[in-house]
Amino acid sequence: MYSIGQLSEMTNVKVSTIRFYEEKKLIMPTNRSEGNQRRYSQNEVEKLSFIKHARDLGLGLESIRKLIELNNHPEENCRDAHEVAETHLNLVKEKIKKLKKLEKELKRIATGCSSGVKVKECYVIKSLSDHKLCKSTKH
Amino acid sequence: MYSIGQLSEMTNVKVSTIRFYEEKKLIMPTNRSEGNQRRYSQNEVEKLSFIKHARDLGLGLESIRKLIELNNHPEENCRDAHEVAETHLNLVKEKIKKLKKLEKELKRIATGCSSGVKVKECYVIKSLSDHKLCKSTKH
DNA sequence: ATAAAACCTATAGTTACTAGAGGTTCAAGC
DNA sequence: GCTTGAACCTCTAGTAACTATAGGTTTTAT
Repeated sequence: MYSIGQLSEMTNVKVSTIRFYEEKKLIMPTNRSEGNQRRYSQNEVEKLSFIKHARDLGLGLESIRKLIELNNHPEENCRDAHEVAETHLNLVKEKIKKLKKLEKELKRIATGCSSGVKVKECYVIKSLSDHKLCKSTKH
Repeated sequence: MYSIGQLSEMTNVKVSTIRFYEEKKLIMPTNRSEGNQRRYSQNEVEKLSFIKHARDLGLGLESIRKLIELNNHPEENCRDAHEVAETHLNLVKEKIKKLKKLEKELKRIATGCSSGVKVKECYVIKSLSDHKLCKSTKH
């Protein structure tokens, strides 16, 4: 049996975050001590690691809840789990695309202006003020 | 003079967001109508476009506030504006790097599993449960 | 003059936490 | 067995950047 602090250390999830997940009904302690402190078993260590890993991959708590739910029905088809992963993959791909565009424009903006110039001629400010200067941005 | 709804249409910023920005002291209406409705001038149209554009580039409101502040001192050196852009560019680059790693792992996870498999053998679930299966994730 | 559309303020909800206040329990040392 | 300090408890509020709702007022067009 582990205390919340031990669980926190083992999983690299902050104590307050663990309590937050409990509130959101993602993990419950196996039981409580006489003095009402949370006590976790190995089972919870694994579950929280699962959650942590999925969060690191950027999955939202709702998706994670879904996956946990699926995991509770091991005899069913894993189509849904696959779909969660796929959907998220597509989101990530989209994000990368967008960020690359931004990178391009920011580069243009940042390199178009060097220190020594007065603000009134500053390319950074100009670019942001005037959408017409902007080449690649179709958000 | 434009109403808040007109300003909203011209800039593609939602009415409630404009009011939110006002609360955050980013834009104020030039004045109010007799019945207390906001009235904006061309000046505000430009300012809000500036904000919108910067937001689209992913800049936070604090950075934007800084740029607006700089813009009010046109005689000063634009070093600070340049720095805001540079800093943000680096953030974006970092994000792209991270997302690419995630993309890689998600791809592996998603393709490792095809429908027809039972959840108990599902690679998606397995990968998330077991960090050892994970090749590339150093967050 | 009326009625609908647009506006007003104020409050609460969203996501995923994090931080603090104020109080209780646990574990270790003496 | 007692004390002390670390770790724990609950509850509330704050973070970013909005969005949405309720309940009421003004504007505008007919």
